[in-house]
Amino acid sequence: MTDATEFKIERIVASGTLTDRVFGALTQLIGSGDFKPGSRLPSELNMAGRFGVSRTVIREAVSRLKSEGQVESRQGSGVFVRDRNMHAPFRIDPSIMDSVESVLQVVELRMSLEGEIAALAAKRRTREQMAAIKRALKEIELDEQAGGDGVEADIAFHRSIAAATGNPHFLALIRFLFNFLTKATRITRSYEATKARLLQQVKEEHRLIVEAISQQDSEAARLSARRHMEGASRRLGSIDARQLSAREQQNEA
Amino acid sequence: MTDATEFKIERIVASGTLTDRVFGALTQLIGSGDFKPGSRLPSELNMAGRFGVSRTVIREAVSRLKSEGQVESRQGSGVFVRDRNMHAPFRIDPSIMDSVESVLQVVELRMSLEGEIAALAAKRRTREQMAAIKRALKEIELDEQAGGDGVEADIAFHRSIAAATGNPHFLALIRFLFNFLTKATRITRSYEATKARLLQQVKEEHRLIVEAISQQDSEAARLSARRHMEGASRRLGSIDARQLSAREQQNEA
DNA sequence: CTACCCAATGTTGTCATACAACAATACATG
DNA sequence: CATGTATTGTTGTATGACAACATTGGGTAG
Repeated sequence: MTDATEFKIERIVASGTLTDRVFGALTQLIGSGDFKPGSRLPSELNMAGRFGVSRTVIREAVSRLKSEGQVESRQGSGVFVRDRNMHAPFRIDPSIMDSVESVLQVVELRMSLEGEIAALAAKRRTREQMAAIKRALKEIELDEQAGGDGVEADIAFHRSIAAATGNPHFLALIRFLFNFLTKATRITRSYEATKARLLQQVKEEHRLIVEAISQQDSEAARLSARRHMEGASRRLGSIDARQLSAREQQNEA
Repeated sequence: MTDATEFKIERIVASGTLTDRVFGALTQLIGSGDFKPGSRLPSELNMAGRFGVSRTVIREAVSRLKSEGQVESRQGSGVFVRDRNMHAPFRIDPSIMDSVESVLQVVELRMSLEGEIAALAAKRRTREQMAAIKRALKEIELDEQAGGDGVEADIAFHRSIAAATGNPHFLALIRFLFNFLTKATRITRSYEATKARLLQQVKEEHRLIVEAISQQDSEAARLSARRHMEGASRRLGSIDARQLSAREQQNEA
C-alpha cells in the first residue's frame, strides 16, 4: 500500500482550494527560512504572477498568515515576516484525538496542571470564588439527579477552580484542553455511571478537593487533585480501545 | 452554565481595517451564540450588505475564521459554524507582556509545568535523552565561558528535559511559553551574571535537577525543578519595573 | 551644502462585476 | 411514483479600478 500513502501525500499537497495551497506554500517558505524574519514578502501582484493565481487568492492566503501571526502587513509598505513569533499559538492537532494513546497524553498534560491549579486556588481563592466552586460541585449532583450525564457540570466545576487561581492563563489553558477532553470525559463518566461504587468514589474525590481549597490548605489541595486525576486516568485507561471507538460512533448520531 | 469569573473584558475595537472589524464582529456573534454551532452563516453577499462592506472584506474575514477553525466553508452550500471547536488554538495576547505582572503569570504557568515535567522525565528518560540533557547543561557553561549570556542554551536545556517526558505536548507547550519568556529569561540571566553568587546558585539548581533525573528519582526531580523555578521567579521579582523597561528598550537596539 | 517640500511610484485596502464550480431544491416528464 | 433535469443560490476565482498610505527621489529655497 505504498502507493496509497504516496497518493495521499500528493493529494494533501495538491488538494484543497487555491488559497489553501498558496497558504501552505507560503507557510513552508517562511518556515524554511526562504523568507527571513523581518524581511518583506514580494508584493501581492508579484506573488500572484509567480503562483499563477489572482491577487484575490494571494490576499486570502496572506490574510490567514496574518491571523496566525506569521506575518504583519503595513498598508503602502508591504507584508513583513514577524521576527519574534509571539503570535504563534499553541495547537493540538485534532486529527490525532481518535487514538487512545494521544488522549492519554493530553490527559497527562491536564493532570500536571490540575494539581498546581488546586494548590494555587487554595492559596488565593476569594469568598466569591469559593462559593462558585461549591455551587459548581452541587450542579454536578443536580444534573445527575435530573438524569444528565454531568459532563458539562463536571467541566464547569474544574473551570471554576482554575478561575480561582486568579491567573487567567490557567483558565484559558484548561478551557483549551477540555476542547479535546469532553469526549473522553463523557466516556469515563458514562462508564462510572454504570457502577455506583465508582460514582461515589469520584464524588468523594471532588469533595476532598473542595474541602482542601475551602480550608486554604494548598498542599492537601494539590494532593487531592492529583489523586483525582490519577483516578480518572486509571478509569479511562481501563476502558479499552474498542469500547472507545464504539461509543464514539454512537456519539456521532 | 455560566463561568464563575470572566477575565477577558470584551473590548470592541473600532479601529483597524474593515476586515479586522468584521472579523471581530463575527467572532463575537459566534461566541455569544447568535450564530449557533452547526448552523449556516448568512451568505457572503447578504453579510456584505448587512455590514455595508464589499464581499472581498467578508471573504477575508471568513478566511480568518476558517484558519482559526471557528467555521468551515463548503462550496456551493455555505459557511457553517463548527460545533466542537477542536481547532481553536491556545493563545496569549503578546501585547500584555510588557507588564511585569503578566510576565509573572506566565512564569507561574511554566512553574506549574516544570515540576511535573522533571518528574516525568525522571521516570521515563532514555539513555539518549539523558545524554542530551547533560550535553545541554554543559552547553550553558560553554556559552557563558565564551562570553555569551547563555539564554538560548538555558532554554535548550529545559526543552531537552521536556523532550525526555516522551509526551510531545509538554515540549510543544514549553516551547510556546518560551516565546514569551525569552525576554524575561534574558533579563534575569543578565542580572544573575552581575553576581557570582547567584550564578553559582543557578548552576547548583540545574545540577540538582539533572542528578535527580539521572537517578530516576521523580520526586526529587519535581522538588528540585520547583525550587529552581521558585528561585528564578524570586530573582525576576526582585528586579523592579523600571529596570525591566529600561533593559527592554536597550534590547530593542 | 543643507533642509524641507512635494511629486512620482509602489504597495496594501476596498469596491464592483463577472464567471466557474458545486450543492440543493423544485419541477417536469416518463 | 420515480427519475432525471433545470433552476437557483452559494462559494471559489479572476479581473479591473480606485483609495489610502509609505517610500523614495528630486527640486527648490535658504
